[in-house]
Amino acid sequence: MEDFLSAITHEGLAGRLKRLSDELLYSTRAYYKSTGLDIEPNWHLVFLLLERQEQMTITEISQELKMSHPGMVKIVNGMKKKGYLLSQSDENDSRKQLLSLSEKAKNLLPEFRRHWDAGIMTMQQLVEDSPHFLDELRNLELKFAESNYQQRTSENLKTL
Amino acid sequence: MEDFLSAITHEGLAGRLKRLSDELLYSTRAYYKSTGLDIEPNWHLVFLLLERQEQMTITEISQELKMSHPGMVKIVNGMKKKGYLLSQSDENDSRKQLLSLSEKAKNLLPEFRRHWDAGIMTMQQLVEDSPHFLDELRNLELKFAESNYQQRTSENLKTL
DNA sequence: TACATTTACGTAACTGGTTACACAAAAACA
DNA sequence: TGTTTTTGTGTAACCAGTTACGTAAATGTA
Repeated sequence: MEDFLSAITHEGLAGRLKRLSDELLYSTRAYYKSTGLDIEPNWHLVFLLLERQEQMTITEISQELKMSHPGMVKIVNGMKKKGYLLSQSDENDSRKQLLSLSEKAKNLLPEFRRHWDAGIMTMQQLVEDSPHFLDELRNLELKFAESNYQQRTSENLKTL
Repeated sequence: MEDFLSAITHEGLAGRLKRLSDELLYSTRAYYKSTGLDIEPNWHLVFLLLERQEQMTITEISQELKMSHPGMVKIVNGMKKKGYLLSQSDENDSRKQLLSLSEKAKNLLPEFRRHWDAGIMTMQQLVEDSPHFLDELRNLELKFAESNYQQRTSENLKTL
């Protein structure tokens, strides 16, 4: 695999990460399509969260998954349209929309879980001979949490 | 940093990669905006390719960057609109559009390069205490090139 | 209690990628 | 040479996320 992005190492790193995550996204969607599961790749984690905690608001979910709330609104609307989510407004705070799994979702969860487990196996196989990958990915996340690309690069520019 | 995605390890890996690459994308855009550079994050690599090789077609660029050609059409149109790219049709093959850097692009390249260099420094700093990251990222790419998520997961499902 | 601030959510407009389809030009081939 | 296949590009429709803005409810405060 000749690869311009790999050849230019640090310059291509952002693009490679994007490529990899896009590939995962599209391949996961193709997998769901081929197996007839009527879900989108990004719904998975919402199912998991609502299984762990029965009722959550959009804001809570988006914070937990570190995603913007408008992004989460779209996901939730999609899941509602398919009948996987119920919403009810909070008695004490009418702004809040309490989301929970529908009966349909609960019934289908065991089937979903089989496929998710197969996916977990795939990810395990993928990193099994890259023993530092997860730890070092964590390092990167922590570094960016400290100071992001923009801040770091602005600083670096001054030193050039 | 408590993190649901990190806690569930393999199950959250795809999401973490997406988060990281999105963060890089948006932070890079913010950087360009703050410094007044009139370019988009993904144009960088097209500039580099056309600096290395004076004329390239859309298909060649999209293959080099492993991106779909419609995606590249959009990028190229954006760069043309800003006057960074010239196109001329191939004498021998009228379907082909030969792309090259405009004078404006060539004149601005030294300035762009300063900022890209600062960005390279950022990426170096980011991985400097994660000495296996690049190699192991390469591992992952190679594994996916062999067999992608969909194929692997379909296989894994049979073993469950 | 009145007013200012924060919070929760929604919508609009945008970027960035994909697949699916169309079509003409070039190449392969019978 | 005529026909089929491949290639290069373009367009449409879609999904996934963002920022920016608006609004109403809740909260804090003078």
